[in-house]
Amino acid sequence: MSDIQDDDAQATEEGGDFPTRFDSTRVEAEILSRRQAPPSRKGAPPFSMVVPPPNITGRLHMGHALNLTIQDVMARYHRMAGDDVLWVPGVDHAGIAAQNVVEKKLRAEGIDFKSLGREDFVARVWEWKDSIGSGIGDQIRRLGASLAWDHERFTMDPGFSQAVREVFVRLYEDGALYRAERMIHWCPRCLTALSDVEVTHQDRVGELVYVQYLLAEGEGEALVVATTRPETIVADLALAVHPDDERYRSYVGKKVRVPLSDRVIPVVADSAVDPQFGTGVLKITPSHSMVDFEIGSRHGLGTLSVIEADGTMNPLAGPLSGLPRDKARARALEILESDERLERREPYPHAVGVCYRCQTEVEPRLSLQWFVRMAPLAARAREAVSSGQIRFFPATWVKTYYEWIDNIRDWCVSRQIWWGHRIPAWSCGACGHLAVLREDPAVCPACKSPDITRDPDVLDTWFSSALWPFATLGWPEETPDLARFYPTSLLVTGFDILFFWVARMIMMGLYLTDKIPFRDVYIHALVRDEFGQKMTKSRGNVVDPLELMDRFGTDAFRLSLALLASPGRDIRLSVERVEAARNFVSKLWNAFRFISRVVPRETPSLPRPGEVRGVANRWILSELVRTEREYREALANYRVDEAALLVYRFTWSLFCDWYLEAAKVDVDREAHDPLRQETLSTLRTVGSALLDLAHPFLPFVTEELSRIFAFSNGSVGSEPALLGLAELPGAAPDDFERIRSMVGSVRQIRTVMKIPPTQEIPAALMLSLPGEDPALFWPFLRRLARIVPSSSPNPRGLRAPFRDGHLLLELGDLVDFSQEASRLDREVARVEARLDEVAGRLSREDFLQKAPPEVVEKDRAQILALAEEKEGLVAAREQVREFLGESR
RNA sequence: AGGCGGAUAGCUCAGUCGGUAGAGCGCAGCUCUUACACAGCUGUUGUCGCGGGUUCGAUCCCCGCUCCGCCUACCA
Repeated sequence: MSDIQDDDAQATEEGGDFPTRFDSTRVEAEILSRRQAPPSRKGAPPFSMVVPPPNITGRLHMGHALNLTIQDVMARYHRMAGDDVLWVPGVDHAGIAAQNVVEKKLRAEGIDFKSLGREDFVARVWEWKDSIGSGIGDQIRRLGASLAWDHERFTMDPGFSQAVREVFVRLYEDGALYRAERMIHWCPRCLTALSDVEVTHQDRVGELVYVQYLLAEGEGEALVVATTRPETIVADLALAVHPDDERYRSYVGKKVRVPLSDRVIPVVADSAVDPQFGTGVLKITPSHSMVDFEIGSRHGLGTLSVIEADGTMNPLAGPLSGLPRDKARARALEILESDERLERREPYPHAVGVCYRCQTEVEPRLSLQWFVRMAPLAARAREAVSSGQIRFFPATWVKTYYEWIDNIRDWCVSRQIWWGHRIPAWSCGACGHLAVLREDPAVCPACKSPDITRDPDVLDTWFSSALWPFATLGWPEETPDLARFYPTSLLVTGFDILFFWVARMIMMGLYLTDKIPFRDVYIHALVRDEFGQKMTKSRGNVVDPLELMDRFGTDAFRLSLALLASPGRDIRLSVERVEAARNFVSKLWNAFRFISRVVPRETPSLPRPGEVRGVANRWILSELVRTEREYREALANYRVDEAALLVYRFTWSLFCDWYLEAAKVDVDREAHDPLRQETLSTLRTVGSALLDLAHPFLPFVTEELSRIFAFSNGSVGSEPALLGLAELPGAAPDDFERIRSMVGSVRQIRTVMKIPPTQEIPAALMLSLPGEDPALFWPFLRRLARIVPSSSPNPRGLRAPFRDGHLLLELGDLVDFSQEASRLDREVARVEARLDEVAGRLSREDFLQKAPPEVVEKDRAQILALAEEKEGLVAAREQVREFLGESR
């Protein structure tokens, strides 16, 4: 280095590696381009996770980012702890969603997907899938997620599809799967059946209309029914009242005329009717209502369907036929009005079931579908959680889980779409036999007729997702991965798919593998915007994670998510939080920039941390050990937020604010001073440990720093690294804490007296504990407090009290002591208040008798400490008054 | 209707196995002190939602209430 360089961004000691700002864009690109596969360690304890597979249709959103960050923190932590980590990536085929996307694309090209026919359409979906390539996968990589990409799976892969088929057949053979005509939820827009969990409820203000049904025999006498769906009147097959309802007892068995139609229907009694609701008379429309269907079958009413699959009224709907549902409702009201059958209408807020994909109101519909019998599966799934085999974090979710398990209903798994796993069932045109088979048949297995047709439906995407933890590992084959990594260790997911996915994986896992699919389930919350609103496209408040990563760096983004991820609480993400995390990354970076200046590369780590003698070195080592212990405890409980905060605080408040400043004292010593060597080694050892602790949260910057320093043999995080200390330092004596309190005291006074931070103040150090050597403290006081030993033989000055001693600061005559006087007044008052509180407690007999002895003891000790503190403050105050008196 | 969660500093949130309430951001003042102004130092801010109870002691445990959010549910 012959040239004297300006201290600009390019001036470095390490061959251009150390600008003052961490260049996240460049470093991330470099590291990602190296594409190292996460290491595997054959002999080590396994730790495995499967990623919640994102949709192929998807783009990385905040939910993914949070989910993946948490998993990656755990994966990297376990790798450093020495475990053999397998984290399996993959995507799911997203049946309805993907079909919708391709349908829409085709429509844009002027093609009606139905005209293509099934095979061509499915081929188009595959083409589309190939065209988006690894889209979301690349985004996941950018987030730094260290997945085992060689294990990547797709739910429509041949192997996975085979597993799905095997499961279907097995369930059928075991009688756990059946085909039946049932009421199901139907989406008139997606034109498919939905399972119960795919229907969400939205509060809407509807209308409750009161309609008169004239008695078939009688002069104008009528029963009044309250309904929200007047358009279904044309499908009414009965009216029902509660059997105990005195008002209507005499009408049971009579007949009424259906408005809008000339049919005559009976009045029946059924205890499902709530006499309190409306008029207490319920119209029964078995084909268009779940409850009505139940009641209808109890009374043998049969069915009458007036709504087509697409939601329009069919010819049986009489005057309403041909109209879409909503138009039919309006029309029905008009007719009722003009027929004078409409008694009154009132606004009625209620929850309406909508398709969770497209928000279309679902229609209850009678149809032939495939169902999984859930009750037997649910029993084992409940047991797995109640016995503690599977643990939920936070545990509060257990209740929600039971709630669903205990009210389980059979699962409708067939979908009337083309993209997905086609149901392996054939029906025979000749003998009517239904065959469910592992291999495609050529003829009917029962009668050998070639007239067989395959069920056109495909399976619910969640049916295949339920197999994810074991089918990704090769099930039903007994693969080495399955043997080694199943059951998986941890599942990290959002609460919104607890029923959709988690519960079903538990059921299927137990049923098919006889093992729990995972030991622990970490359930995280939703990421909301800074105002606490859910991010949705319609609100337009969606924050793109990639944008934040571009702006602040991936590390900062990950850290901000981790810091905010306190369990059981939604995350409000704001740009300010990401910015704060970016500042932290910068702080970390610059700490190492300093280290690079003073610590030569060949500096060894501390050989015997237990024998360190520098006060600052001992202190930072003991803080490191404590931080590391708490960090491990936090991560053992999946408290990534706590672990992140520990790293944040250790790095910033302890390492940077105090240790680095203190280390400068030792670094400035002569080259051969052993304390200098010890401090350089401590910087190296602690720096290295710090990178380890930070690495799960900040993979990029820590890898870059580790590369620059070659601290470890490989890159950070690739080797078992944590607790690199072979030997733990003993408890540090208070020396450094004493330095901190001395420095603090001087700094306070400096501020109050308005003395510039850089101006040196001559001072005398008065220590009241026996055997303390002022020489131990002076080097640190010089640098951290900017004071110098007074040359006066009889020092006089302002008292700066600290525990067991004080400093006399020779400030000269020009300072104004009045500010300091009032500050000390406040301090004295504060200590006195506290003293009164504790003393008051100690004077109460019942406290002394009933409180635990250690609490009483602690209070007694505190009284002494407070009294001493007060003494110091009072002495300082008196002395300031003296000065004030003099200067007047 | 039932269940769950939340209510703590101006804002966003930690926390206390019951024994002096913390962070980040903000705000005020002073500083470019040879890692960092994306910084440093100092300071400022709280009837810990309301009402009862248990306790020597409650912000923390129990009961009730209010408000907010979410989930489940066929009240037409």
